[in-house]
Amino acid sequence: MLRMSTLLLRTLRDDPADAEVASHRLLVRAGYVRRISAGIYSWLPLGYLTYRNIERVVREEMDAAGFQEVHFPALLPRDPYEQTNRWSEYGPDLFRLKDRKGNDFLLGPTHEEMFTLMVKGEYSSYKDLPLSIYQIQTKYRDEPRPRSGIIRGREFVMKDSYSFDIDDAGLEISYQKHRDAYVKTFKRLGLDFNIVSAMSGAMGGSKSEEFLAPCPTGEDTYVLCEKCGFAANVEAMITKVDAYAGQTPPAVEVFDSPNTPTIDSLVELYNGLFSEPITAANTLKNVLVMVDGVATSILVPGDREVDLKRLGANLPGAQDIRIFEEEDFAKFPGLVKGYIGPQDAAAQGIKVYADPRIVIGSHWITGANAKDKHARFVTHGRDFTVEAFVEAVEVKAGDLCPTCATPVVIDRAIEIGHIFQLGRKYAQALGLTVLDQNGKSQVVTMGSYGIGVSRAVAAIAEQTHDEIGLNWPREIAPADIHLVAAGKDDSIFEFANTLATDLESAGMRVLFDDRRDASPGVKFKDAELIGIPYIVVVGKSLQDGEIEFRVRKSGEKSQIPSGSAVATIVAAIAG
RNA sequence: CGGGGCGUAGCGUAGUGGCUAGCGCGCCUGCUUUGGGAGCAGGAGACCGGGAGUUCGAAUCUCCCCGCCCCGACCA
Repeated sequence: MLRMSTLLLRTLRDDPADAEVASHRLLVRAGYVRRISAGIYSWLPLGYLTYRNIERVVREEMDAAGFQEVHFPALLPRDPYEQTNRWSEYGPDLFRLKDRKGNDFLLGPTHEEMFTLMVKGEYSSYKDLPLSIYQIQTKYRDEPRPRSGIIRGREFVMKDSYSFDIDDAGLEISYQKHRDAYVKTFKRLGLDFNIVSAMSGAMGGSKSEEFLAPCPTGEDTYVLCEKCGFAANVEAMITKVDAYAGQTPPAVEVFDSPNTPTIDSLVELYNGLFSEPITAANTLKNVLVMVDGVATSILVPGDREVDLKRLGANLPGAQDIRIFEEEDFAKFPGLVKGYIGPQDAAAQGIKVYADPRIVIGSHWITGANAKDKHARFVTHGRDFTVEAFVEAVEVKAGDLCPTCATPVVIDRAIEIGHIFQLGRKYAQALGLTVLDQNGKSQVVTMGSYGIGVSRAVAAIAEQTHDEIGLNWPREIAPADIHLVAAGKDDSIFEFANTLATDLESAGMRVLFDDRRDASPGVKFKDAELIGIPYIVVVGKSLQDGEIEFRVRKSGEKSQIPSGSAVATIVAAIAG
């Protein structure tokens, strides 16, 4: 039993100055966590109980799915990460250190290498597969910007699993098993979440989905179709387009367009010159970027902006993408700023990609590559060609769902889980092969699956808190019942003490506020802040043979007979 | 890394060159109080982020450094 009189807990009346988001503010105020350094936190007793409940749920669901738990060191030698090139690829985000002999070590940011090597060390036959193993581990990433308290730390706990299969069909099954286990886990944790298509990004690999907990303070943006349920990370959003159905446009016509360096000024001039009115969406914007040193033009409708993050995610292999600077323009004298068109990009040595809205056969008003000149009827496929289509424009609410063409909504969320079909990248790099039925060596295919365990504490706090405090789902709350002795009579404390013991005997986890020196007001405020789902008050009505039962979430209160309190409370909670 | 803000007791803060650095919460002692963050009295607790400088005198001005928060870049 937890007793407030001895619990290592000091609640704060004021919000800490360095906390903005609700989970951070309340977890600090309610005495669950304390900051040690940017993105590094200590767990106090209440916080650690909560954290461990989440860990327990995660572990139970992983075990139930038949995955085996292992545990790696957090402190790792350089060599395995050198073999997969991540010692350098990970860059400054990796916490690096040296031992006394000067050998390089790192604090593991993720453990693909170690898992792969473990399996390589033990297994060598297809008969041993499939295999899924996991660990719950502290991870270290020297984030450029830790933020939002527990949500994005430099030290955090992650449950990471890896699946090993002989072929793609097996990987698909392992992936699905993890997906199912994740759904069960997050449901038990009481989280509201969406599963969205994602880009596999830095991890490499192909298919990938994120588990996102919707929440206004989340740092991920995703697209949701409320009609058909389509959901995608903005980076993975697919543009809905139809084939060009109009007439074949006339030949390109160049017209004078002095002083129209912007889309708006061009639209205004055009509508003055020609009879058929246009909007910015009829113009073609040529956004120039440097992709790993290669001059690249991204063609987008004039009413759209390029989202560099999406561009990066959708240009396979691209490492460094930046917008054109003055010195880049200087190297391409053929580019007249404000009057650029794709018509002779190839001749100028510029690679061209287009937003999918620039369908083959469609015609556009764009620059004529000469000062004060634009051109119209510039037609894709006839007057210019592109390397490929690329998803690169900023996604907006109201864009059409790729599956049912309904306008989508855009929402923010916290990423609580991510599942990937990793493929053979790590197995290849580290030489993880097994013999197949024909005695032939096969590279194993892998999946990688993560749950942010410590982050889940914050995500649940974000989704469940209210104005007066935290408000945990029962399964992860630090206790089931917050028992308050409100009053000064010994009889109240004696009764409450007995009740606390009896409730524990009945299987309830009890936090007993047995403080003699705190006023009822203080105790009620603390109970609400701490957020245990049921609050039982033993106080002035005890003399009438009654105690009070409250539900934290609804605020609902009821008087119950003190004589049969245990049974009544247990029944109320079970019901 | 770019932009913005901040650093004074455990927490929240006042104090823009001049007495012993002030207040609220919390903490300790005593008395009173006990159904919504109690009252009175007394008390402990601060190298004012660090260093250098300017000055008769620096929390306060200057420079450098460190740390923290927010937005962006980046990232599971």
